[in-house]
Amino acid sequence: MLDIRLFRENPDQVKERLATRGMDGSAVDEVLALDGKRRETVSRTEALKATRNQISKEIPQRAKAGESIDELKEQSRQIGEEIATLDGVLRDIDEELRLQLLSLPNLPHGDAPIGEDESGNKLVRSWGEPIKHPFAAKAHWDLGDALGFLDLPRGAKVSGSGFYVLKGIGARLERALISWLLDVNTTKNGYTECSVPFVVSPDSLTGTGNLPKFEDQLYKVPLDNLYLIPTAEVPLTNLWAGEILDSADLPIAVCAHTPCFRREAGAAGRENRGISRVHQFHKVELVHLTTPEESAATHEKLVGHACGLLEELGVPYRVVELCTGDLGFGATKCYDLEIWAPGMETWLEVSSCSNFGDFQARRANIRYRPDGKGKPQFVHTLNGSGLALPRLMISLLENNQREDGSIAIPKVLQDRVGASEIRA
RNA sequence: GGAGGCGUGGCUGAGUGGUUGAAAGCACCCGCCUUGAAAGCGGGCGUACCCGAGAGGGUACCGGGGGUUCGAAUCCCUCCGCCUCCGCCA
Repeated sequence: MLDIRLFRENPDQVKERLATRGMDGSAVDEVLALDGKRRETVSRTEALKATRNQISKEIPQRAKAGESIDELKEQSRQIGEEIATLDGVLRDIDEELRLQLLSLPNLPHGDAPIGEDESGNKLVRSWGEPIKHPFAAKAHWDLGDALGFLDLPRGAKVSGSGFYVLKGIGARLERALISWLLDVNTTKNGYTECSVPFVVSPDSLTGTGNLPKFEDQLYKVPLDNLYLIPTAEVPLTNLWAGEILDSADLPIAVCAHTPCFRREAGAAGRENRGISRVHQFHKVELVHLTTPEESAATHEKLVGHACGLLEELGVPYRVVELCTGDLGFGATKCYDLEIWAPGMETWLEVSSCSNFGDFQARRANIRYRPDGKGKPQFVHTLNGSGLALPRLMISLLENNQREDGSIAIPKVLQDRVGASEIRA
C-alpha cells in the first residue's frame, strides 16, 4: 500500500512513477478526491462528537445540582442520530478508499530500468554457459516417461491437468533437493528455518498484496474462509503482522519449505507442457525484514544466496533485473534468476528476488522502533525463492542427461539421493 | 463438536455505567545524587486519524464487530483467540 501522504504532497510524482508501470493517472485523482471527502466528513463527525461528549459531561453535574436534564438528553440523542448518519457515510468512503489504495501497485524504485514489458528487462550478469548437448536433448517429460520417475497422466487423473506425480528416484530427488536447500540456507546463508501453515486467512493475503487484486489466482476454501498459500512468502511475512518490533530484533531472515498452490488462471494449454508451470509445487522461500537503510544491501545479499545455490548445483544461470513494466505488483525492484532448459529450449525463472520497500509492511502493519525509542516505522520486506523445485529439477534433468538416456545427479545431492545417476 | 472460564498500554496487573487513555509495579528515557555504578529522589514515557504554519486543540481505540444508554473498558448479542473439562480424531 502506498502512503496516502504521497498523494497529497506530490500527486504528479506518483502519477509519473505509476506511468512507468503503464498506468494512467486516474486512480491517483480518485484517491485524492476520496481523501478530500473523507477528511471533510471526519471533521464534521468529530466536531459533533466533541459536542456530545461535552453534553454528557454536563448531565451528571446538572443532575447533582437538582436541575432538569431532559433537554440535554434529548439534544444529545439528536446529535447521536446525526453522528450515526455521518458515520455511515464515512464508513463507505473509508471502504472505497481502502480498496483503491490496496489495489494500487508499488512505485518502482528510482533505478529500476524503465520499460513496457519483459523486453525492457536488463541482463545484469550470468554464470556458466547454457548447456548445448552434442545429441538431440530430450525434454524432461520424455526423460521422466522413459525412466519412469515422472507421471503426468496420473497426476491429471487424480487432480486434473497441471498436477504431477513423481515416483521412485524422482520423488527422492525432489525430497533431497528440499532438504539440501534448507540445509544450505540455514547453515551457510543464515536463515532461520520455519515450518508454517499452508492455509492462510484473507488478512494475511492482503498483507502480502495477493488480495484483493489477485483472488482469481488463489485456491480458496470457502467453508472456512481460508486460502491455500501461493508461496511461503505469505505466512512467513505475516508472522510479524500487526507487531512493533524492537530494532534489536532486526534484521530478520527466515526460510521455509512449503508446497505452493496456484490456479494459474489463463495459463492453461499452450507452452505449459511438463512441470514448468503447475498448480502445485514445492519451493523453499527466503524472507527478510529489515530497516529502510539496510534494505538495498539486503536485496543484493538475497540474490547472492539464491545464485550461490545454483552454483553449488552447477546450474548455469543469468540474472535479469525487471523493468518497470514487468515488475510484480508489490515490488519496487526485482531480480529474476533464470536457468536454461536445453530440452525445452527455454529459460526458466527459478527465483524472483524482490524488494518491497514498506509496501507490504504498510499493509500488514509491521513496524519497528528505531533505536528502541521514538515513533514506530514500517520495516522493509524482501523475499526470493531459494529455490523453486520443478523448474530447478527440469534444468538439472535436462542439463545432466547423457546420450545413452541416463541422467547424472549433482555431486552435492548424491548422498541424499543415494545414487549418482538415474538410469532405466 | 459440547460445557465453563478468560482476553486491559512494551510486560505484569487494578478497574462492573459518568473528567478512566485508563491506578500501581516493571521495563525504558531525561535530570539530581555519586569518583563511577547501583540504590534512592524528581520528571517523562501508547497508537492512529482530523484541524492548525506552530504552540496546541479535537476524535477514536481496554481481542474484532454490533446493540442498549444522554454517556460503555464496565451491561447485552455475535465472531475470533487462549485456557480447563468432556466427546471425536490422524
